[in-house]
Amino acid sequence: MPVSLSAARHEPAARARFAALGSFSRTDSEAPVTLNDYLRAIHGCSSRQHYRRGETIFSEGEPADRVCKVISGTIRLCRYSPDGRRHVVDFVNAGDLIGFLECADQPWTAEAVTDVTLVSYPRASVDRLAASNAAIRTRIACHLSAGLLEAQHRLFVLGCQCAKERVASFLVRQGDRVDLMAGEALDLPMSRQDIADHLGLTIETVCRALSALRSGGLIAIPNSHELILKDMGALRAMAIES
Amino acid sequence: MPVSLSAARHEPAARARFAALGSFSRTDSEAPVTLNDYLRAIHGCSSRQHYRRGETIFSEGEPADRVCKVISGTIRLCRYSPDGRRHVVDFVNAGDLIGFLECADQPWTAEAVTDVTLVSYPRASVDRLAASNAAIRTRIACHLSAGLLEAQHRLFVLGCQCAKERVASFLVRQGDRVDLMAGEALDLPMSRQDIADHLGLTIETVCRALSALRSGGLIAIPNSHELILKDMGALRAMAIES
DNA sequence: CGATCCATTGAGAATATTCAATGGTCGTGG
DNA sequence: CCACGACCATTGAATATTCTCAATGGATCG
Repeated sequence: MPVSLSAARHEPAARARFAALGSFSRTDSEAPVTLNDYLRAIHGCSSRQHYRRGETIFSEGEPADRVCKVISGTIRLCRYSPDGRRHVVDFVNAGDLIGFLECADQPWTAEAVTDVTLVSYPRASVDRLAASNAAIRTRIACHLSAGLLEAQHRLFVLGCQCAKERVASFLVRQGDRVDLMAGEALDLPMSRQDIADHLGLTIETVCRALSALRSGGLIAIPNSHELILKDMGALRAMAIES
Repeated sequence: MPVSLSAARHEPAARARFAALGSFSRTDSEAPVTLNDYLRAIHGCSSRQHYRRGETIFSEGEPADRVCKVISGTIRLCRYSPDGRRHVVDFVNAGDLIGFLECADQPWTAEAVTDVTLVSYPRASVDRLAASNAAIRTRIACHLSAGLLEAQHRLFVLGCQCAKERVASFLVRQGDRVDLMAGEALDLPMSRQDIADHLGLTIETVCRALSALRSGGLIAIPNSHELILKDMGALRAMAIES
């Protein structure tokens, strides 16, 4: 199960869209009660795990019997085809939740992009909690809906956008995800290959697109894992925030 | 809101994956109670509509206040970008349900590919029904999950597959969706342009891919809206049922 | 300090797109 | 019933984009 919780948080449009149903944001001023808050009720049956950069957290096909909250670090969710192609379904950051899909087996493999700390709850406990509380069920439905809308937005990106636009879309999404301040560097813990497999491009094409954006003055690249979004307006226009 | 109910039905893998949670299939021998069955309880507040081929059923941004069941015909769900690009998010066939997303506004436009008859229920009534019944809430969560898994599979298709593979994936999915008999013609009511916009290709590339599949003996094309899947094994191999 | 891994850039090849022309089908109206 | 017109599908040729292969550069970690 999966779907980073982030979906509703990152895109302003999605945020507005869900306003009537309650924000997913973790900033308490905006939303008094989040899915995250509800999980605290079953803190007693949670467990904490650490993973090293590169480690596999769980693999496709394993029983999907836990809900996970990322405490620190970044995870990538991958699907591998028999002939070795890889698709990075999503990146999951600190604060995000995965594991709410109604799905007996893990639909993908989760790998640690950086060192990762996460807290996990038995799915059975979460289900019991949900059974007892209508509000949390609504949150879960919102969470799944947000994930689906996010996936559909990404379908648009892969189906309709060229390489440069895809990279711009990715950067805008990452930037929104962390509520980036103007001029502040965006952290990109994942490799260029990860980004490429996320966007349906090759590593070289991602590099060239980034170089082109830099040449155009839209971004600066202090080092390969940090990046400054110099012209957010132009990036958004290129990303076609539909 | 959205997501054709079909998701869990079409892919054997997805079907197996959800077995533990109950199949979505409409063949009663497999599943005694479906989301569809539950809706009968509120048949009293349903209404029936007809649309002509090409008509818009609802548009992106309108209030999403009804759940719809397609009785006959085919719908395409589209997202338009400001500069006119179109992405066909999904096709919805007879028996499929849309409108379960937790989303105040329609995230896409629904257009009739053929003449369409549908029955719709007020979202508020569906929500009341769900509030009173834990089983239906589970079904809805399964429905949303299936939609999300389907969307993620399509992300793999758009991100990792070449034109010929994408078309093969599309045909396999359409074939599975209707439980096609060997040798039976597959109905493709949508235009080549619709298929192209669904697969992130151009109309010409779709035509060329179909011609190539025909040359390879995998399919036959009696006419442009009917098609025979002659070598389902080879098609599945090309589609990489991951 | 060296080795490895990752990122970047270049050049040539492959794939898909664009532009263009032809052919076929369907529906309308004579 | 046939003819016309509109629209859609198909194919070809040239172009553009992205990929593949290759080499170099830079950073990180023993």
